[in-house]
Amino acid sequence: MAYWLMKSEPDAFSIDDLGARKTEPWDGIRNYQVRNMMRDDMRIGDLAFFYHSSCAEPAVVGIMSIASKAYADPSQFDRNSKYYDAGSKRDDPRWLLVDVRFERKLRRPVRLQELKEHPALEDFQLLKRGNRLSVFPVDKRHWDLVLSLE
DNA sequence: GCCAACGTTGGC
DNA sequence: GCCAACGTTGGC
Repeated sequence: MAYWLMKSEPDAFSIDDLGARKTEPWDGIRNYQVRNMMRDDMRIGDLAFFYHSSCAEPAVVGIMSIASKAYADPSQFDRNSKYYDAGSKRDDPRWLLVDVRFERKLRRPVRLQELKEHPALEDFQLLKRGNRLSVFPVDKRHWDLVLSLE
């Protein structure tokens, strides 16, 4: 089983929103690297950290599980969506998504600031310079370490 | 709001 | 294929 981290701006969709919904299509991914990872590497049952980004207190806030294989993201065909992609064809969709299922909130948010202070997380991808991927794999040792801080 | 660090686009 | 311009992400 693989581990992941997935970012969301809490103003748009927070861990509590997912908690209320239970399962949600993780739409709006418009990055080829992330699309390929979802398509090729994600498996049903994988676990993922829910990370709050672009907010007052960036932090890992919860755990979810991957609940579907990758399939076409409907928002790419929706002219009214900000994720609309006029260049994508229905018989050859450019963008994919997976469904995610709420597992639990962490006992407390584990803030980016704390992660940065932890020597054992020096090579955690979240902390690497220029990391802009909104979804990426997490080593089990990093996964366990983050959970030891909650 | 600023800015670094990318990724994408498009002219050539 | 190169590269400048532009757009986006995301911390601060």
